[in-house]
Amino acid sequence: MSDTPEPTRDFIRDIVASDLEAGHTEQVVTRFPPEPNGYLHIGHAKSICLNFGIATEFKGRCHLRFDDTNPVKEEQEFIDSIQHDVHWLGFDWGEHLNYASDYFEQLYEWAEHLIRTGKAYIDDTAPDAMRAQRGTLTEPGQNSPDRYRSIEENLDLFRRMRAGEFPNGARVLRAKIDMTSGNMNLRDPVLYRILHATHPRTGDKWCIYPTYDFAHGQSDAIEHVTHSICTLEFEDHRPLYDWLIENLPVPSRPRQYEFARLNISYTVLSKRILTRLVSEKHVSGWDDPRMPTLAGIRRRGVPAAAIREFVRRIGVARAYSTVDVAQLDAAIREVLNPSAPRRMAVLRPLKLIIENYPAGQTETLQAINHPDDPSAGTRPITFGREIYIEQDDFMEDPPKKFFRLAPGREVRLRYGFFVTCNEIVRGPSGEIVALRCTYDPATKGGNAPDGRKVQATLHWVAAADAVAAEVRLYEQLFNRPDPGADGDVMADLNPSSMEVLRNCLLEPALASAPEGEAVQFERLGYFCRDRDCTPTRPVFIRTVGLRDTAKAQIEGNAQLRANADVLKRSARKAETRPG
RNA sequence: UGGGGCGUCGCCAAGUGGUAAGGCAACGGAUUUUGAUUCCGUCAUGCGGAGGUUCGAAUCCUCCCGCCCCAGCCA
Repeated sequence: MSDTPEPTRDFIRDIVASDLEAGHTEQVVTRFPPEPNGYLHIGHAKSICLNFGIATEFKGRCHLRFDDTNPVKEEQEFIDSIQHDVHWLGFDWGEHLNYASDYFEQLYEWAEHLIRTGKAYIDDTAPDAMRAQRGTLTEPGQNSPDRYRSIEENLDLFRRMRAGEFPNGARVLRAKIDMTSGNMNLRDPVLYRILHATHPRTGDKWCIYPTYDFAHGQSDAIEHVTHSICTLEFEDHRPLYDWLIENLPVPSRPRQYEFARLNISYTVLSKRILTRLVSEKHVSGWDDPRMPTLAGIRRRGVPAAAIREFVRRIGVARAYSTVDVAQLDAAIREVLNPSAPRRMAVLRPLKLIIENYPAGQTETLQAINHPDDPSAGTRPITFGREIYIEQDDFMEDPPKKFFRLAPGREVRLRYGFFVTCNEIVRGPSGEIVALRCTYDPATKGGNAPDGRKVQATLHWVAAADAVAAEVRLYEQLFNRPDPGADGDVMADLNPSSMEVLRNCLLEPALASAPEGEAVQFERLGYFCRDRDCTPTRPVFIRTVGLRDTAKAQIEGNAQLRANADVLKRSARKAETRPG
């Protein structure tokens, strides 16, 4: 995994590079600042790759800082999972694991500083009234009656807030900026609020907590962060970020830069909605393989390198965009293709009885482990009179572009022999239960001495030693590219996002596959063994399917035939219509 | 209708006055014991629209259109 792809250029890296060149920055310091109120998702991966990537490329450092300023939403479980996920993605913060809560004392002192310089005040206005006073997007706000409280009274009140003398919501500390500003964030924003809540790290030490705006920039300054990179929705906060930095005796001067957050088609990346999916049990948990969380993606069998590659490909810009989920699949295949060992597994078995093969006899064939990598070696597989192929690989009445098995047709069994289908065995209601075939012993290994060709090679397993397994196939969690665009996101949930196949058959080598490690089921896709395995029954998850151009061709062909039928029918009608 | 942003191929995205990179998707073709992979090729006289400046404009100016964010004591 040492092949480092070309680092991409983007407007933020350009800014960093020119700051370094101009000497504005000595050593670049970035930070990834999640609030520990949920699991990380692939949108965070974009930010992580950006912040840690820049630090590495420019020989700086990147901190992991928990923005834990709201104890009512934050939990230790999330603090732990976030660290795990960042490491898994392949990044390391070294010594620089920080928490905004580490700075509560310093932040408090700076709040007093603002009071002492007349730039902040305690406001007793009730929340509803404050909202009314703030004005609207088009009308200016009104000054609070408390705006002109004396410095002494403000200081006294603030200290008593800290001492716990007042209930939640009784008063707040506000910055004294401009109630008429067109930027709502500058209309005397709240800096501290009373929250009698236990904090996952500071416990009950505090009952007043700084808001995001009062904590973030100052934390950056404390850590000497040079480039504070966040998403576009914080753009309006930048003037406030700068105002605080300029009005406080902070030890450094960080700058905020914003980029467009990631959106992916057929996917939801809102923490609020992901939390609902989990709590309302639409998925099995934060690590359900359909979830866009790093935990879910990991369980699905996607390697971290694929996420990094995906992020590298999509770039960083300020334009609002939605990346096609196919782009993610492509990155996953690109990473998995060269590394995943090949195996054979039949998901929907159809029995083949090879009539000219002696009953009770088997033989061993050699299958290669990777077509592009001879050093991956080979493995033995068993062949016998009864084998299983994929139901999809047989059609009684095949359309023109269907190359696989059909009555009277000869195909190759991969690493095995040529077989020809002679007869369909039917069950009581006429369903196909097996196919009677003959094989050509001269084609052992897969080639005919007489040089004749077949149009298809099928994967298969031998009845003699196949292992029964469950395989889970996942589709997009949502059935439209823009879930929620019409209102209720949950209404766009794809009811068939998970298909569980319980009668799958694996070649024996798969039974011992390590959990979570990708293997390619030949002709089907990349899969990995899931932790839901029992001692007697392996469970595999499909990470992503192989590109399937056959499907389009066969379906396209079927569509063409349907169209042709319609044309023929209307032509016939026209002919029979009385002149 | 206040403030702040954004509009370049179906989807991302370079380009910042010198005549439209690249990736994904799609479509051809070659090789193939995975209809996979790999390889070759096609795919924006055009940069939201209209004017203007210029020898020359996606890039500069003007007007217009569309979309996103902001009225939490969330982040």
